Order: sequence, then C-alpha cells, then structure tokens
Amino acid sequence: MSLQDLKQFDPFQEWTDGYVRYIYSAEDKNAQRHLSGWAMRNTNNHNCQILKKSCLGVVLCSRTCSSPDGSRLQLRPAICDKARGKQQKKLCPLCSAPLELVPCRGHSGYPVTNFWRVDGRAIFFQAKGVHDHPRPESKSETEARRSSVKRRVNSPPFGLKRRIMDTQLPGPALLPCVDSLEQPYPQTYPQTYPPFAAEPYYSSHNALGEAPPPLHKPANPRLYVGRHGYELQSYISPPNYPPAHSVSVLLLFVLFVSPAPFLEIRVPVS
DNA sequence: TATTGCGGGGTTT
DNA sequence: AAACCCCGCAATA
Ligand SMILES: [Zn+2]
Ligand SMILES: [Zn+2]
Repeated sequence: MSLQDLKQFDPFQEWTDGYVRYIYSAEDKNAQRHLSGWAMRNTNNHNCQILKKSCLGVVLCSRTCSSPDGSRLQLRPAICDKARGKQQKKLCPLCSAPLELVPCRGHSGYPVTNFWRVDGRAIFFQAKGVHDHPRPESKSETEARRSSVKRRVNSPPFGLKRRIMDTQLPGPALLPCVDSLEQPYPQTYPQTYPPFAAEPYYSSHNALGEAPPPLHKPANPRLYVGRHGYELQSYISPPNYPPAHSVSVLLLFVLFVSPAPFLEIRVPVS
C-alpha cells in the first residue's frame, strides 16, 4: 500500500453503521469479499454493476439470559435461509430457552443495506440505515467457533491422541463454545438522535448516486431512532467517518457516460 | 454443510 | 421506474 493509497483509500471498516460511504483499495481483501461484521445477505437489485446486501439482524436468547460475567448470547444469523431455519430451532446454550431471531429494521423499517461497486482501482461502499439490534458474532468469530467445535467433536474422548491435542492447540480454540458466543453487555446503540427521517445524502435518482456536495458530510450519519428498548443505552464506540484528509468530488463528465452510482472519486485535500 | 453471488420473478408506490 | 421482497441455482470452501 503506497502513500498515495493511504491518502486515497479508507481503511477497511468491519462494523459500518449509519449512512456512510467508504472507498477501499481494489487490493483490499476484505473489501474484495464484500465483508461485514454484520450478517449481510445478498439481495437482488437487478443491477449487475452494484452488489446489494441486506442485514439479517442477530440471534438472541429469547429469555435474554446472561452468563455470570454479564455477557449475553449474540449469535450470527446463518446467511442461507435453510441454515438459518435450523439455527433458530436450537436452544440457548446458557439457559436452554429457544433462540430468537431479531430482524434488522434500521432503514425505514427495512433491513440496513450495503452496496458495493468495483471500478478497477477502487471498491466503493455505501451503507444505508442504522442497525437497531446488537452486533452478532463477526464472521471470523463464527468460523473460529465452528472449527473449534469440529475439532472437539472429532477428537476421541480418551487416550493419547486427546492429550496431544490438548497440549498442541491454543487455549481459545478449546474453550467451551459458549465462551465465544457472547459479548459484554450492555452493548452500544445509537440513541441520541432526533426523530429524523428521509434520505439526506444522495440523489434519489440512484442508489449510490451522484455524490453529495463534498463538504456536505453529515455531522452524524446515524439518523434513525433505534428499536424501542434500547433508548436508554448510551453510544460508546463512535461511528466511523471517512478520513478528514480526503473528500469526495463529483466527476461531471461521468454523468454523460453512465448513470450508475458510485461515480465519485476521492482526491487529497491540500 | 454453509457462504456467496446471480438472476428470474413478484409486489407496491 | 424504483425499492422492496422471495426463491432456486451453481460455484466454492
Ligand atoms: Zn439463554
Ligand atoms: Zn442490522
């Protein structure tokens, strides 16, 4: 990554929230895979140029139980419908209550959406909506737990082999699976926002549309009121903003080439 | 087994 | 036309 790249591209944001846009390097592996900490599933927007994903929410214990250390179960919803159906039939590993899928309604009552577009040099990202639910496990956490469970199941309960594995594998991989399912509670939600609605940033003409006036960046991209019940929780980790040293500008000539979104580029300031 | 992206088809405004 | 949605398929891991 060159110095120019650092000025032009944003570092990858795993937990984007709010109405934000980022521009990643085309070499960014996470961006290439259209990754997100949130459980995002592909959705058809009938536009081959733009990949659209929508948030599946989070799987919680229906009894909202908490473990001794105060953490709560916050599972990553399975992406495919069939797997998610099975997942919801399972019971809470802490209290055996049924699990509950909390849907995302962060974008005008609809799930938060992410949009991706590649243009060769850069990968353009845009998010719409403020997640009104706790974070699920990240994808890497879920994968790590899966392989951990697999190892545990495959290893014989007695004998030399097991002892060898216990000494070879690092601690976290052998911990009970519930240990990695939980996150400290309370979690953080946006909640200090005015009951505002409407799309403030983009041309209504297209989804990732013409960039807004460069200096029109919102003071706070989290504009929607969260789900009832989280109002009193404070917002701890600040939302991510594009770097101050860069700014999006509209390339006027592109307007005559393509009506597609993600048309803006980023140029260094000063 | 699950994830990912694609695309046909549908509803609503 | 623009946004939503659901569904199944195929490639991949
Ligand atoms: Zn429970
Ligand atoms: Zn969400």
